[in-house]
Amino acid sequence: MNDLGQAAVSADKAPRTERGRRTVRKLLEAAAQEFGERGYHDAAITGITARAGVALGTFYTYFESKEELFRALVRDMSDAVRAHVAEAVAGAPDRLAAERIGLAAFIAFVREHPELYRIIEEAQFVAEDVYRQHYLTFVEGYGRNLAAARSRGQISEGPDELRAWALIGMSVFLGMRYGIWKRDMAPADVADLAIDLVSEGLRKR
Amino acid sequence: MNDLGQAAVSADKAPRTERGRRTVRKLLEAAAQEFGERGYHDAAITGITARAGVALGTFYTYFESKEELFRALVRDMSDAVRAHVAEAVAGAPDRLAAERIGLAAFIAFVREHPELYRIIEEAQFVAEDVYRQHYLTFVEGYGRNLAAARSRGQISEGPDELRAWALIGMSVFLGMRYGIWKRDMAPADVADLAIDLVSEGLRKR
Amino acid sequence: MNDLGQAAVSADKAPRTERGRRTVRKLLEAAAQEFGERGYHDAAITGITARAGVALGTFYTYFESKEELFRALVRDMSDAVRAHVAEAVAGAPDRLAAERIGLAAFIAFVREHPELYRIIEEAQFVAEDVYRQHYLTFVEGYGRNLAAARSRGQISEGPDELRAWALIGMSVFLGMRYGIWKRDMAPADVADLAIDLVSEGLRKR
Amino acid sequence: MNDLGQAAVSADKAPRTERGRRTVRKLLEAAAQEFGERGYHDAAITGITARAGVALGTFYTYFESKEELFRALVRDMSDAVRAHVAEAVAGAPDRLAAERIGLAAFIAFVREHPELYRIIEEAQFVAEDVYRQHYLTFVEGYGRNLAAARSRGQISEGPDELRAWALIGMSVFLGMRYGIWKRDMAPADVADLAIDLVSEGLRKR
DNA sequence: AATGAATGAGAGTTCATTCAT
DNA sequence: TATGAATGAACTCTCATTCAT
Repeated sequence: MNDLGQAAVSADKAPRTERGRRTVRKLLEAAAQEFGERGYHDAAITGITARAGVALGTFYTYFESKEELFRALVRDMSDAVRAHVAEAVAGAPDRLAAERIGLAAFIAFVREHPELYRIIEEAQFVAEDVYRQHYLTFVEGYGRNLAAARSRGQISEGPDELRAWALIGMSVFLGMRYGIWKRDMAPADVADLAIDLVSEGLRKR
Repeated sequence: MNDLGQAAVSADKAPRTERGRRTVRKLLEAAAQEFGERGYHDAAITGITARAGVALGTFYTYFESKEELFRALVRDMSDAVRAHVAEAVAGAPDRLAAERIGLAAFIAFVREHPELYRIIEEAQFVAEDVYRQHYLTFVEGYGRNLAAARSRGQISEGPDELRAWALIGMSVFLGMRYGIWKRDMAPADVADLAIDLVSEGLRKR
Repeated sequence: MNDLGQAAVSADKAPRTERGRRTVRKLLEAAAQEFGERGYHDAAITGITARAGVALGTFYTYFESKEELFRALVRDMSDAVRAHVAEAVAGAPDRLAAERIGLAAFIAFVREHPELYRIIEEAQFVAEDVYRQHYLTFVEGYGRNLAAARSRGQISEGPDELRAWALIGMSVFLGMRYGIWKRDMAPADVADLAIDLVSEGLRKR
Repeated sequence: MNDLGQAAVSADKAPRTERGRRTVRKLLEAAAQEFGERGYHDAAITGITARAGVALGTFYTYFESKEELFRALVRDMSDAVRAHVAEAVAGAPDRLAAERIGLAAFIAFVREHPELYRIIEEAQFVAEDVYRQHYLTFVEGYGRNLAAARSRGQISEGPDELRAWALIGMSVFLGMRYGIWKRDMAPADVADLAIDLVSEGLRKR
């Protein structure tokens, strides 16, 4: 979110002046808004350029195509989500605490940036490879964390990758439900209850 | 899946003859294919009618618009998924067994009907209300089952609705990963491992 | 108006049974409504058949085409207007009285049957020949009346046909203004004032 | 006629360069031809752009829709007719002379620009509000002139607005008959005879 | 006589992209 | 670097008409 546009521009379209860089930044912010509010297909290049306050043609000075921009944006946002969660989790004392903190941070982030959530999810139908990459990367990190915690004896034995998919799926749906659809519970409380489920389990003892 | 088109047609467009009903069925099947393969936006009405072997205009004899058909299709498919899972789970001895069977059935179903999975998920960006309704209905039933099991002492105490969202999110992502993206594990095995996670929990004992 | 459908049906489509004649009548009345309310282009054959309570195909049992029906309708209505005015004027003592009565009757008729006015005028853009015939016939009769009155010494000398066009144009616009657009004056009063103008003239004496 | 397109373009579609203005002008002239020759419904956007020598999409660079263009055109033409008549009448010595000159000018104008007459009249069935506005504006000016002449003692007493409607109706029909349908009399002669009627009256003296 | 399913030409409109200025 | 005019393929949807039943 903060450094939109680093990876966003293809080689031969990179801005060469300060003015150019400013224009690119305005376009990227405008695009995030436009895609977030209207979705990929209803988003219009003219909508983006109008929001950015530049002329239509200027768009193609810096971007190959609508889809290329969208892909770049999704990549940026994928990085942003992961960075945000990673940062929040950084000082956690153990894996279960990290889970709790990470989930709360994720839901809070979705609540703060619903357009970002929407853009990433819509990528499934616009740029599937980028979408897959997003979750593959997410799962990889997540799985590594689980493996580490497991080998450290912090959590029970079990298949890291599959668990990562399960936990991410859970998080995404809780983010959608409690972060976007109906904000009737604080992210931290959602996280507490959900992590309680996965840490203690459904089985009655 | 089999009874596509029951609820699909609006009042004043309903077929009045056997021939008409056959045509509607052909159109619905063609639409499921077209939407499933190409996605909502790349799907073309001509693509649907060509697959169905009827003329373009015939589409509008039975459907208000592309979107209306899509919505009807999503509703049908929502019913189909829930029915399929419910049926599989019917004879389960207890809740945890039902979870296992239900998840396996869901993943197997997704694997069998990937176009169906795609159509429902894309509804999020085409007909959000129908998409929400799909999961709201799903959660409602799921939550009721959890509440019943809980009061029967089959599972631990906990918030039914939130747990339902968490478990459904998990299922959907496992369905996507192991049902569609990479079928490197049998649905039953995926279900075993995932249900082991949620039944025993992450905490080391 | 009353005997819609006499001239309306082409030879080989004429109804041969009483039931058929009833259907034709229903269709003609429905068509007058539909064309009157929605105009020629927005009128739909399905709209007509729905109003008439018959199936779409039935329309083509009795009519060649939408346009053919429209033309027949315009002819019927042309007859109806002229008949109505002629009847009203029948017992007038002299030409100026006849003018007054005829104009009042015309405006009242338009006010009573706005759809008829609309249909005839729209014929100008749908079936110009029928439209021309309507006014040609109207002018012919009107001109004959003026000529007779003139030779009887009831009115001043002047060109009959041109006067007929002028007086008809006046009537049509007064019908539109005071019969349809804004009914803020009684037809008889409009007629009094207008006939006063054409009988006394603008010139100050 | 000459300054088509002044009021014709909606705010955010206005051309911003000289080239754009040229294109708009070409489109408006092409549209006047196309609508005039084929009528609103048979006129096609492709017909207009072909006549104008531009691509189909260019039309929508400058106009919202077919109907919007039509409305703009009718407004322009309404202005043009009134301007033309007003100019012709400007130096008339008195009201009756003005009537004569104005009517002759109107008929001549219709004869010169039959497409314009057709477009305005068809507006009745395509954009009724614009059509009404046209005649409302016409009548307003006309009525004011009559009132002025009346108070100056140039013409007899009588209701200005109603007289305006009557005289305009007369003019329109004479324009149709002698300007378009059959040009068997010079506009000036038609005007002489018609004005003779309304100035001297039908009553025999 | 009546039905209604099927047809398909044709229309208006959108919008990502190109390119001369 | 920035502009905005121009493009045209592609799309959804309409509806008068035909015809088998």
